[in-house]
This record gives sequence, structure tokens and C-alpha cells, in this order.
Amino acid sequence: MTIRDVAAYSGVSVSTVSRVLNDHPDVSKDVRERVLNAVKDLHYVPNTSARDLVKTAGDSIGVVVRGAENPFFAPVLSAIEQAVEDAGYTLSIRQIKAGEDELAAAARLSRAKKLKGLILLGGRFDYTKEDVAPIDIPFVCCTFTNDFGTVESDAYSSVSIDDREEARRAVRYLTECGHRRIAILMDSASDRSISELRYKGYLDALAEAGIEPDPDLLIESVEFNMAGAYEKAGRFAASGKQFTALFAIADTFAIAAMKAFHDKGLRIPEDCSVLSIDGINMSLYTIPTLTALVQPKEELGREAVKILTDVLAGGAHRHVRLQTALREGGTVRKIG
Amino acid sequence: MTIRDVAAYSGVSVSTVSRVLNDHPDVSKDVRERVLNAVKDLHYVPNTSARDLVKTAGDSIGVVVRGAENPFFAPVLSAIEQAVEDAGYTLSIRQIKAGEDELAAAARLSRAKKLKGLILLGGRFDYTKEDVAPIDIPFVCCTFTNDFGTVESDAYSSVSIDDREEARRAVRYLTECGHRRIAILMDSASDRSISELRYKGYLDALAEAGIEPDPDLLIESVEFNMAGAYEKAGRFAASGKQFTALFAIADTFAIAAMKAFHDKGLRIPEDCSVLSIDGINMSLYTIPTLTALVQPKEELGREAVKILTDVLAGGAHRHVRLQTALREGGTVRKIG
DNA sequence: AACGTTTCTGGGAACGTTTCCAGGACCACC
DNA sequence: GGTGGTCCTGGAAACGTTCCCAGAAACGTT
Repeated sequence: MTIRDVAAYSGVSVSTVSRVLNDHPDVSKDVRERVLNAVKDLHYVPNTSARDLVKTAGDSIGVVVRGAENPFFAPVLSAIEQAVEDAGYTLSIRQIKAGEDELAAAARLSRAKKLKGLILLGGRFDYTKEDVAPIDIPFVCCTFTNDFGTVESDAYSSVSIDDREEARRAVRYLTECGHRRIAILMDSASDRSISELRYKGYLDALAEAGIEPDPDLLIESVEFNMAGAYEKAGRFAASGKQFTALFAIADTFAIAAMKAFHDKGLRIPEDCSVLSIDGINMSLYTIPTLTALVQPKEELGREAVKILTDVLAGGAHRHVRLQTALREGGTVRKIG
Repeated sequence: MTIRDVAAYSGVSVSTVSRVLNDHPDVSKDVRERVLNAVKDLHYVPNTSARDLVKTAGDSIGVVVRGAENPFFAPVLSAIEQAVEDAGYTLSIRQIKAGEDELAAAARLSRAKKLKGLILLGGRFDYTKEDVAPIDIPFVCCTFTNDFGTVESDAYSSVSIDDREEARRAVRYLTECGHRRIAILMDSASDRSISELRYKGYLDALAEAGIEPDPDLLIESVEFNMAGAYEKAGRFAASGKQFTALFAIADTFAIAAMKAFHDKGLRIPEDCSVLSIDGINMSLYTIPTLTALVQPKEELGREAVKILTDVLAGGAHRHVRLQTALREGGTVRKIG
């Protein structure tokens, strides 16, 4: 079932069928109709590979996403999808697994699919010029953060919140509420994950408030999942260490910790306040509602696409930082 | 950057490069090495479209999924991904939006990508033979349910739980715990959604226990999302209607309802028990832990792939029903 | 010494589209 | 009746691969 069958069936040439299918103006009313009927009769659908192959100047942009199961990414991805469509491009999404190198995956994808541009969603954040050299099309890192000011490359764009600064704001909110014994729940920062920056922001805020950081209040989960966070937070709560607040580097971590604390007999927020960064949908339904610095998820996605299309139109790469909004739930208590 | 460039660079023919790239045996040691070096030097990656185009007997199977943002699908999808890879096929995933017809999407995808087989994830369940006629490759519906016994087509396969029966079991568990005023929270069943079957199971269980169904205890949310469920459940709780238990047709609904009840001053499980079907990861972290009939999500995915590969190998279509497992959390209380 | 066999290599057709180019038909105008 | 234009249509090249087929070289085997 190819375009040739349709042509034969409707008694016109292959070119004409193609024109009808692609809405070219130069085709007469009745021929168009005949062809469309043939298409319907034969259940014909154009072959994507052949189409993509000849359209060497493909209008697709790609997204490489690490861990799409992360509920944070879903709305970002939707926004990207929508924006890409609105901009007249098509989207090609590639998920990568924990171990894979996202830059290598991006390079492969771009060549294999002849992409116009790329968006990288989640992951590391410290690309050098030569890291990105294999990628020969414009790309923008979305929800990535640089250690602001140090590595601001002009080889690619980025859009994200300023993780360090937002973490500082978050923790400052806690200190302003009177908390001084503030624990932090994060995943191991060893591989320059986002935790590293949010941890720095945590330290910044403590310093600002004149609080000596206490290594005892650092809760590290090896894996980035709720089970790990639950287990570490529970162990921490049982250890008897004194603290009045927890700063979780992600909503999922906060939710797991709230459960763990509850299981150990701590009440939230009476015995312990909880605050996090992200603001996923689910955290609206915890009891009490999670207080969080909410990332502008849709805007992150839209902005990524906007930057990319700008760059594709000849613009220069740029780095955009968006701000979170404080959502006051019921997990933070003023004390002292 | 095409295979021709690589051929020129390494001084061999196009055919030879292709052979090296596809691990054909008939190529000498040093030529192979020279070609591989060229590939590396030039950052060459084969074009997928061209490759797919010529490989007319593509080894891909496709997945059409409606609403991948649904946290229930994530583990099913992962399992499918893994199983498909293990079976030596490649995967092509297509998401569809709320309004789209999944059969049309499936038909399009199968032709556009020349697929070997298809898996449909989520959605409706009442396909007739002529509905599926446009799809000319084997397909299996995963997490779909037929109204068991009525429409058991041999034109396609399916794997899912028996929604009506499992809902009956769920509600029976509640009646066995002494509940007689049992509300049900579902989305509008108007379009033969999964709600319809779970609602029937609910009625079955009531009948079995000699309880007259009360239309006042039917809580219907128009949209299938947490916000809608939260709003309806809250309104219901405020209405003053007497009830001791809620059966939610999905974990997400249950979580939203728990929040709504809490906001209206109801305690769970003291004032109201809550039970649902699905068992998503997040429901392990509600307070108390949600009691639910947990679907075998990974097994559903694996089984779907197994059935499909069997059919592709010449087997007959079949319909498999898996069972849920009761996970006793803390949201159901024995009374009376 | 002639002949098969094996091992390697290159040429070129095919996959199913899009699109450039050329040309036929029709019309209007001087 | 030629000229130029618009409207429509078909032929054929091109996209980047894979793979069949043919053939060259090297090596036994009779």
C-alpha cells in the first residue's frame, strides 16, 4: 500500500497524489476529491520514513529526557509539546536511562533524525564547550542549572530556575519562621546533580542567618526515589537528633519524608516543618498541603521552545532564569 | 554526513561500510577497522529514516497510550519497554490526547511505521470486529477490560484485570468489614470508560450483601483528574449524607478524596474508610497508607508483550485476566 | 593445470516519498 | 494568430540506506 497504489486507483500520477496529501494549491477540485476518496478506500497512510528521508530539511526538534517517570517532567514536557506544535515543528522524544550519557544520546538523535534543534530535560549541568562539540545543532538545556556565573557557555542555551538561589530563598523562609535546626534531605551530590546546588543554597541561607551548619542534619539518600528517601528520613527521625524543620530538595522527597516522620510519631508541622522545591501536582493533596517553592513548569517548557526557535532564526544563545513562587501549604510552622 | 562520506574517507565502497555497520561476517579485519575509525572520526550516525525505509520488514512493535501522565501507566510502560527489548524488537510509542480515537491512531501508526504488532494502553474496551478491521497487524489491548463474556473477540488479544470482578471483590471487602453505606467515586461512565465496569462490580457486591444501592452515594466527577475528584468529594462530604466508606475507582481519586474529606473535618479511617483499585507508587505515602487492590502492573506489561510475540509467531489471539492483590494500608476500618 | 570454493569487495536496484522541471490546456489580450 | 500568463498534471531525480548479485583474488583439490 504505497502512494503508487493510490495513484493507480484514482487514475492520476504519483506527483498529484503527493500534492493532494500535502495541500498544495495547484490541483483541481475533482482530482483532489478523487484522490482523497482513494486514500480513504485504501486506508492509505504515508510512510513516515520515506517522507522524513526526502525532507532533508526536517522540521523536527528533539527532546532528550532522563527519567520521564519523574512527575515533575510531565507538565514541562506537555508544555514543550504544545509550544513545538504551535511553532510548526514536529517533536521527537528520546528517553534515556540512568546510566546513559545525555550528550551522546543527543548527538546520536540529532544525526539519526536530522533534527533542527534539541532540548535536554533534566540531568547534569556543567557542560564545557568541548563536551557539546559533537552536537552540531542548537540546543537548550531545560531545568538545568549552571553554577551561576562560572560556566555560562555561549555554545548552548539554558532555561531553569536558579537552583542555588531558590534553595537559599527556601531555607531563608524557614529561618525567618524561626527555625534554626534545619535538616536537608537530598540525594547524593557526588555526581554534580542538582542536589549540589540546592545544598549550596541551603548553606548560603544558614550562613546568612548566622547558623553553623551541622553535618548531623544532612540526610542523604543514595538513589533518587521515594523509597530511599523514606528509609533515610525514617532512620533520621528515629535517631533522636534535634531539629525543627526539614528542607527537601524535591516534592517527592518531602512526601516520602512526611510519611516517614509520621510513622515515627512526629507530627507535621507541630513537631517538624517541611518545605521543598518543585510543586508537583500530587503535593497539593498531602495532609497538610505541602508548602513549596513552585517551579513555573509550563513556562520552563514554553521558554525552552521559544529560545530554541529564536536561535534557529539566527539569534544568539542565552541563559534564562525563571523564579519560583512560594505556595504556602500547611507544613511550615512559625516558632520561637 | 552520509554513508558515502564514510566510504570515501576510508577508501572502500558504500556496501562495505554498510556491512561493517551491520556486523556482517564477510569483511576483512583491517577494512573493518579502517571503517570504524572513519565512523568515529566523522561522528557518523546512520540515518534512521533511510534505514527504516529499506528495512521493509521492520522489527518494531508500537504502543499507543492515552494519557501517559497517568502515574498508573509508567510502570506498565517500563515493563513493556524492557520486554520488547528482550524479545529483540524495537519500540515505537505514540501518545494520544483526550479526544483522539485510539484505533485510528493505531491504524495510522502501524502503516506509517510499518509495524509488526501493536499494544494499546488504556482507554475503551468494546471493540467489534469491524472496529478493528482497519488495523491489519496483530494487536493486544493492555489494561483494557471487556464486559467479560459478551465481547470476547478473536480479532485481537487483551490482558487486564477483570475490572468488574475486582471491583466486586473490593467492595465485598468493605461489606465484610461491616460497611453498608458505601459511596463510590468515579468519573462519568457515559462513554463506556472503565468506570462503567467498576461501577457494575460495586453494584454486584452490594446485591450480594443485600444492600439496596443508594443513588445519593454515587459521586461522579466529569473529568478524570484529581482536581475534579477533590471538588466532588468535598461537596459530597459537606452534603451531610450518611456513609461510612468510600470506594474510589482509582488511587488518584482516592488520594484526592482523602484530602477533601480531611478538609471537611472527616477523619480517615475513623469517620470514613477509603479503598481503591490500582496501587500506584504514590499511594504508599499517603497518611494513612491507602488500602487498595493492587494491579500487577509489571506483569500486565510483560504479558502483553508475551501475547503479542506469541501471536506474531503464529499463535491465536487470547484474552488473559490477571488478579489484583489486596494491600492492607490503614484507610479501612472494621465497624459494627 | 584446470577447476571449484571460500573470502572479500563493489555496483546498483530498491524502499516510498517529495519536489523540480517541463509541458499541455485553456484563457485573455493586443 | 501569436504572445504571455495561469492552472493543472506527469516524469524523474533525489533522499540515505540495505542487500542481492556479480566478480576478483587467493587457495586448495583433483
